[in-house]
Amino acid sequence: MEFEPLDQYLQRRKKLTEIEALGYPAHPHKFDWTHTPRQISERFGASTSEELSSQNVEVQVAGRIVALRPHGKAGFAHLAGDGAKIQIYVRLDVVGDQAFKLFQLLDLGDIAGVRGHLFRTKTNELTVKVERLQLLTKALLPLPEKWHGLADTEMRYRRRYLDLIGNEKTREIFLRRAQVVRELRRFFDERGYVEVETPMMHPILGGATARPFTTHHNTLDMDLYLRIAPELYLKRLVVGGLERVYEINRNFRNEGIDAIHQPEFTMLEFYQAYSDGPALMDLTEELLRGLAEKICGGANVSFGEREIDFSRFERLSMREAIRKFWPAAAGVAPSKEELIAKNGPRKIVERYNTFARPKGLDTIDEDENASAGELIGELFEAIAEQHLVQPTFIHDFPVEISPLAKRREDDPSLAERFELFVAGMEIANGFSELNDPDDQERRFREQVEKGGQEMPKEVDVDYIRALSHGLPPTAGEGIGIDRLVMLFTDSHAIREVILFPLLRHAAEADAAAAGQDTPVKPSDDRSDNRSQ
RNA sequence: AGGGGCGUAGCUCAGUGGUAGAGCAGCGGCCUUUUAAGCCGAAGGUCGUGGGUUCGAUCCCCACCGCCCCUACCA
Repeated sequence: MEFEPLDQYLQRRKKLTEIEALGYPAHPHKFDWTHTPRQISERFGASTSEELSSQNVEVQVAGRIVALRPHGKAGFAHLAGDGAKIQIYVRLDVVGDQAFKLFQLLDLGDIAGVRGHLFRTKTNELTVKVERLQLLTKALLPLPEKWHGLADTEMRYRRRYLDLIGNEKTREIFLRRAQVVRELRRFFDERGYVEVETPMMHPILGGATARPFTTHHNTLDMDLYLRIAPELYLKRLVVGGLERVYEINRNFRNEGIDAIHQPEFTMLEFYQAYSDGPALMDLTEELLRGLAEKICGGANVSFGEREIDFSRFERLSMREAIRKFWPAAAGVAPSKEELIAKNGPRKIVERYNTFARPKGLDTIDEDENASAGELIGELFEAIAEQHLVQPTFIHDFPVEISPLAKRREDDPSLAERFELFVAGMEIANGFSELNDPDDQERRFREQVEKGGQEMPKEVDVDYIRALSHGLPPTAGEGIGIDRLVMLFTDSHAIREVILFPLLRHAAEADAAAAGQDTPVKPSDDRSDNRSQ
């Protein structure tokens, strides 16, 4: 296979042949390094020239050549590895003819290993004076531009490896992401939760409301859904006596792609028996405050123009939030009584739409079949959601939009449920789990009757059976890991925190390289499954 | 899906109704403490794709493809 830029590709292949002709293996198996570039700068970064020469430090270090400055019979290069760089200095009179010829055949991007002693140059840069040079891997393709890195966003996502080599910020984001996940695991492990893995392929849709991806198992001749949420399996485990469980894994939802949505995204879900929704709000505060401190060094985290303060979490009921953020221009905010009244929400929606329509703002769908609770949910989203920049729990969700949550003891129209919003994004969703099998069955049946692509086609009978065996009072919560990482890395697009975000069909050049004709583009008969 | 923006050398970007330019990378040469190394020389392009307008299009118009932003669905 050959790749563009072809002239450079062929040139590098030629050099590799010449390197082999010099007696060096093209693909050596192993390199015994004593230090990574980072370790050298960490351990000897403070050593003076005199200290280095008196200590006579010998190192073996490997890395990718990211800078190359030949000077006739000598030359400098930088090896990058472990997130740091170390300069190497190669002299003909030190390494000898053969190794110097090798040096001259090296290119930017090659992986090399050297042995030598540390010293400081005239400009005081810590440098390895090379005594032995080896090619470890030839790069047959050139690196992106050396000081702008790779800027084209599409290329950055499609060829993330180049983005990671060229853009330090990208590397930083994904190291931080790993740190977030590590801290989450530590948090839950310390508190006696058991990490589990539940199925990614579900025979029945459940645990959330979303359009699924479908697939098929051939041997079992069985249609399956990629899971939209692990919830119903995790609660089965609580029935089974795993009283504290968590899972960090992917969910798949066949819906829109934008700055905060990707079809596969990572979710933490956790459940604990003998607890309830309000208790989880406290736990969530503790979790996020601790994460902010560990990941960002303090409770205040910059996000774009703003500072987000993870030391204070506001709590508002959904109805309070609607009142609080009701636009002044839309007249008097709805009263508590109006929000509770049977036809109140519908009238409020009409009032809001009368205000919003002429202004070109989003209006709320005045669906005749929509329940009061559904309208409250929509009012909240239209009016309040985008204002929730500082960490804010919204609690007391209408039960109609919370099919898996337990009702409040003092008000059966409300679910004991909350969502956490930060920077206008929904970050977490938790509640007291509905453990009454009769109520759950009723709500499942309503979903099936309601129909639609995001609703289950059948009642999950086994889940009702599990509840019938007895789910202890339990609280559960889901936290969107990608969005959390966005907050802690000041990233404003979910694609920035997902290594390989889903993009449209790959470029034609790839298909050409693979020896195909232009990529297969479904022609006319695709309208049904492609249109949204 | 609707509205807006972008697509020029391998990369980062200029530019123009008269068939294109810089820096980096690559190639040849000089150079034994450079670091955006330097100096000299040569090369590199169906200007996203396909139509249209025009004597002539990379530029103007239309369609399509891809990416980005906003809106809608959604977490």
